[in-house]
Amino acid sequence: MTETILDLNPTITEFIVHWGEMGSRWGINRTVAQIHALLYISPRALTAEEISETLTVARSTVSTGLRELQSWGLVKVVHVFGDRKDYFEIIGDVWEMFRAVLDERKRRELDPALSMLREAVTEFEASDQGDPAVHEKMIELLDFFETATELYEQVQMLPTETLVRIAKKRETIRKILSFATGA
Amino acid sequence: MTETILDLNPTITEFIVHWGEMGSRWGINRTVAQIHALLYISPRALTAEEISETLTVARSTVSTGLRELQSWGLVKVVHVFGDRKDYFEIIGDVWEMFRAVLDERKRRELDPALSMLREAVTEFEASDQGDPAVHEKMIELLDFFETATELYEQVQMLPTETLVRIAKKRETIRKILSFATGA
DNA sequence: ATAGAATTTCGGTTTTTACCGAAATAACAG
DNA sequence: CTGTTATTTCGGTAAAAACCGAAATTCTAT
Repeated sequence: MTETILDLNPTITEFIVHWGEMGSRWGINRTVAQIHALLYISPRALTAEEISETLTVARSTVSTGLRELQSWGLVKVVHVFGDRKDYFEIIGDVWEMFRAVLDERKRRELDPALSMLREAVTEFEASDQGDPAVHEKMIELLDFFETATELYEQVQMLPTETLVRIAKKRETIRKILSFATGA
Repeated sequence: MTETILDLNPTITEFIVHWGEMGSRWGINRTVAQIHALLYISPRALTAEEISETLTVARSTVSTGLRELQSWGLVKVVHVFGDRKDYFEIIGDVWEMFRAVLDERKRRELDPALSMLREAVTEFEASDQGDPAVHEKMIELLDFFETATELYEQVQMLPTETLVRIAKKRETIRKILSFATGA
């Protein structure tokens, strides 16, 4: 076995393990999250083979995991001149990473809810024996998801810097509040 | 078997089923999500027994599911005078529901990440043979989560009305942007 | 075209999670 | 205190998800 390039001192190992557990909580499978952690702290792009050896998981599992990460827009393939192998690395900084995750969550969680509710409401209105109260509830839900989607899109437009500023300065949000109220 | 109070026309059934699937995507188990859907459209509080019959799941499963929903702050117990049974109903409107979910997700997803990272960084700094680049990466991550937490707290403070206004009016966010930039 | 290396697909196994139903516990009325 | 009803706990089973490794496919250099 070739010496792994990345020397995994205990703290890094801990980090990877914990990031894996974190992933579970986030609805991302443990191994996938570990691959992500490894790529994140790695100083250079890694091959699937290297990842497989470092984390001691099957080569095929790594393959699947990397596809998953790519589908989340978190990882990309790069190539080294004169080397046939695929190398993988993290896309962007932490903020971009976070935005990618949010985007994907919206796509997977919000969007389907929206179309489901639209259908439900339409169907409900079509059938004539529907309880008005139920109809009301569904509309309320649909309204909410539509608003939430719009809100999300608006916030996603804000540059990172603005978000950081809002976060850091308690003042800002209060001003926005009074501002928005008056608008 | 007593006639179920809530008459489940096909559309409502569909709704419950779909909400269950939605739940899966949100990391909430299907049955739990179905219970939630049922309580949401129900015109009155329901007993565990009724839920069990309506959804045809075991009484004990409903019990567990209701506990879960309570832990999310989505459902509460109410009592009917002269009736020993527990009745369950949804807490608050859709927005409160959403806020509760966000809060809980923060508690389960963000907070653990934070404390984990704090520990990791501390440990990393304690051991002296750590790669500075790795250290850097960890700090970056920790910073991010700290900022994200603050940001979340700030936004959570905004009243629903403000959020709706921001969502509905494209203008607003642009103003906030220029405002925040200048601040 | 062909060989060799890299990657993906896929069937079977393991692990985890969800679920049921019986038994235990709790809550209450008489 | 005792019997009755409501609720929870828990061990076993069923369903789902994750994972492995072999086989198939893709890619590329010769």
